Order: sequence, then structure tokens, then C-alpha cells
Amino acid sequence: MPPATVTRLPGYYRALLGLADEGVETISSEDLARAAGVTGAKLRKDLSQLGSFGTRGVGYDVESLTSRIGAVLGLTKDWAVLIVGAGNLGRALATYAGLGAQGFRIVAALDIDPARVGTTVRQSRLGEDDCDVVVGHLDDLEAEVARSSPDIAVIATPATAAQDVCDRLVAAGVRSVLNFAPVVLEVPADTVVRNVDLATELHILAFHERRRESRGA
Amino acid sequence: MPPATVTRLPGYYRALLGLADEGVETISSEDLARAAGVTGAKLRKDLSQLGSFGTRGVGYDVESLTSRIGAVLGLTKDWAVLIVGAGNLGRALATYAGLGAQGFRIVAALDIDPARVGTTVRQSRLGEDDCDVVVGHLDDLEAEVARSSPDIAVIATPATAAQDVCDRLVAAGVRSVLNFAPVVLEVPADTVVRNVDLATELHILAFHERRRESRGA
DNA sequence: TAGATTGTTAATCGATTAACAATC
DNA sequence: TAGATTGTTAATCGATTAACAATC
Repeated sequence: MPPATVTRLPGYYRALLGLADEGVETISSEDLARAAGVTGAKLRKDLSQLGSFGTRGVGYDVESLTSRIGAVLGLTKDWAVLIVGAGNLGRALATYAGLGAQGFRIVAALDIDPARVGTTVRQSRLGEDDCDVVVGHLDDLEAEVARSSPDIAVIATPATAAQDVCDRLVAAGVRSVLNFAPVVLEVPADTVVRNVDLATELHILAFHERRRESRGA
Repeated sequence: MPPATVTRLPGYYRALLGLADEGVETISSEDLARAAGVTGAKLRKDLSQLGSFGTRGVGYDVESLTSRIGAVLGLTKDWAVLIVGAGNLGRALATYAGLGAQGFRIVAALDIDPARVGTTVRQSRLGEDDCDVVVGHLDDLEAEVARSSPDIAVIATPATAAQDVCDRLVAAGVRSVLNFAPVVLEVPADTVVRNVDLATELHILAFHERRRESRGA
């Protein structure tokens, strides 16, 4: 599966959920592509990686395509997520509507600040029983990983703490990390790290703004 | 300038800031590449787009390379940033350490929730005078854009509000948008949108975890 | 049968890598 | 001069696009 395709599958999945919501049962590649913000050719190429799921002359069945992509992305099981860093960012992630519905459960949140330890992080839930999480102390990271066996850890700490937290997560057995701290994390080859960096995004926008200004001048 | 290069320049810039902090004055492409998490060849190719700035047999001067990249990224001037949506996410952005130091100033924050309007958003500042921001009402978006002339707008609203907010921003003259809502925004061709989507990132990690599991079995 | 749309092929494009001549 | 490292070239690789035969 080409990496570029993998990065787009979640977008198709989201678009399909929206279409199902609107009651759409069948959709052409061009229409789905528009909803997902890509070209029709690219969408068809991507979907062909999953096998033949459309009907020529008709399009794709929204329901079966949704479950096919969901299966490829591993959304058929629940994923346990551990959040390290319970500041605004960590809380924003937990509150993020829709994650629970897609099988992501926040099983624990940790912080080093005594003012935050013991507070509750509201997890958005959709028809689920209570699943709010009480913030634990960073010192108990290893114990918490052993207890809740997270599949994925989110690092939402300041940059200075990120590598240390990451090392401890990896030593405790975590192999998938979503990193919000502006650092290049060093990890073993079998560990997957995805980085989200606000500064990088703003820099890229600034680059284009600057271009626009100098073009206009 | 190739798009792939532009997305990596902020990483080099950040690595250089870190090196300068440690007192490093000169660095080879291989060492800088390691700090930024790329290969030496890629780094040299990228930097060659900015012109010849290294010295053969020696390496790059940290200070001059930093200012060269900063100039290309437009970090020589201050950028006014407007945040729409003052929930946890919007607040997390404002608090993000280091942004102020790189010339990004949050000039306004807006929300539709009366409980949030009038509250203060703490902006991280480094040796700057007071620059906290009072949350305004979403209804005043047009007035606020006219007043503060933001170069960049950040959409940190729920998905349902995002397109409407975006339309109003564009109509008011904003041309650079950082979107955290899980929606494909429709914008005119001259507008640049960067999307950050947590669900997409988690889906990609889930994909790799699933692969790992099936490989192991 | 006629119209629509997929799945696939071949062509193009851009990004990455490896290697090394240029040069400090 | 000898060792180190850049900047650039050429080769490789992967991703995108266009086009259309297959087929509903």
C-alpha cells in the first residue's frame, strides 16, 4: 500500500461517513473525490489498491466502501490511547468529537503538574457509558502503560520533556506515537511516530503570504 | 521552490535555533540533517534551492543560514494571527511557547459561546510587553478582521461551523487559513489552506498498528 | 443498445538518492 | 598537499495524471 494512499484513506472515510449521514447510498468516483478534496483519477487509483469495490456505470456503494476502508485502517477494533500532557492541547484531543465514535478510547491522561493531577478530562462520548478520565501523575507512566496497555500514545508536553517521555513510552512497549511537541524524536526502527507541528504549518503559510506580497509589489 | 522543500525548511530552521542555543557556530550538512531528521543528501539539495550558503570542507555558518532560511520563510516581519474558536484547542495555540519569538502575534480570538466571550487568552510572550487577548464574539468577525488585519486565520471551531467561518474570513480578505476542523474547506484559488486533522493522524497510526499485529500473527 | 463509470495502463512529473567533481 | 564537505549531476524511485478499454 503506497504511503501517499494511506494518508488519504482517512479523508475518504470521513467523506463517506458524511455522505451516509445525508442518506446517499451510491456515489461516483468524481463526486466522492470532490467531497474529499482530491481528483477523480487519484481517488480511483487509491481505491484500486483495496481491490475492486465499485460497479462500472454505477459507482461505489457507500456502506460497503466505508466498511472496506474502515477494515484497512483498522477501525474494526477499539484503540486504546494514552495522552501525556493534560494541558489545553491534551484536553482538546480528549474532547475531540467523533474520535470515540471511530473506536479511539482515551484510557489515561498523565501530567507532571500537581495542579492538573487528579482533575478530570472530559472525553466526548456518543451513546457510551461514562468514560471520563482522571489525570494521573507522570511518575506513574510505566504503571499506567502496564495497566491500560495503550496502542497509541499522544505526546502533548512541552518540547523539553518530549524525548524523555518518548523513551519511557517506548521502553514500556508503546510502538505508535503521535507527537505534538516541536522536537525530532529518536525512536527504534519498529516504532512509528507522526508529528504535528503548529509552528511548521504557520511557517508554510507565512512563506506563501510573503510570496503573495512580493508578487503583488 | 519545490513544495517538498518548503515543508522541510521550518524543520531546519528549528534545528538551527537549537544549535545556536547550544553555542554551535558551524555545522556540516550531515550533522544538521541528523538534527532535523532527514538525510544529508536531501538537506543539501533543499539548501541548494536557497543559493550557495555553505563552505566546502567546512560546513554551514549557523547564524547566517538561520537568517537566510528565516528570510525565505518570511520570518523577518511579524505576522498577525486571528484565532476563531477559543476552546481548549484555540487556547492551546495561543499558549504555544515559541510562536511569539518567531514573529507570530495573536491579535484576536473569537468564539460564539457567551461563556467564553470576554475571557482572556494567555499568549506566551518572550520579553514582550503584555499581549494577552480578550475573546470577542463571532458576530464581530468582519469588524475584527477590519480592525486587526490578520495575515493568517486559524479555524479551531467544530466541523459544523468551519465552512461558514471560512467563507466569512475569505470575504473579509483573509487569504491564509490554518484549519483544525475535520472538513474539506472550499476556498477561492488564491487562498492557501493548511489542514491539521487529528483523526487522520490516529487513523494512520492505527493502520500501522494493525499491520504490525497481522505481521506478528 | 446507449450512456455512464470503473479499473488499469502508459506517460508525465516531481522527489529522492547516490555519487563525485569542485573547492575550502 | 591531504582531508573534509559542499553543490550539482545523473539515476532511480514513487506519485500523479490522462486516457480509455472493460463492463455495468
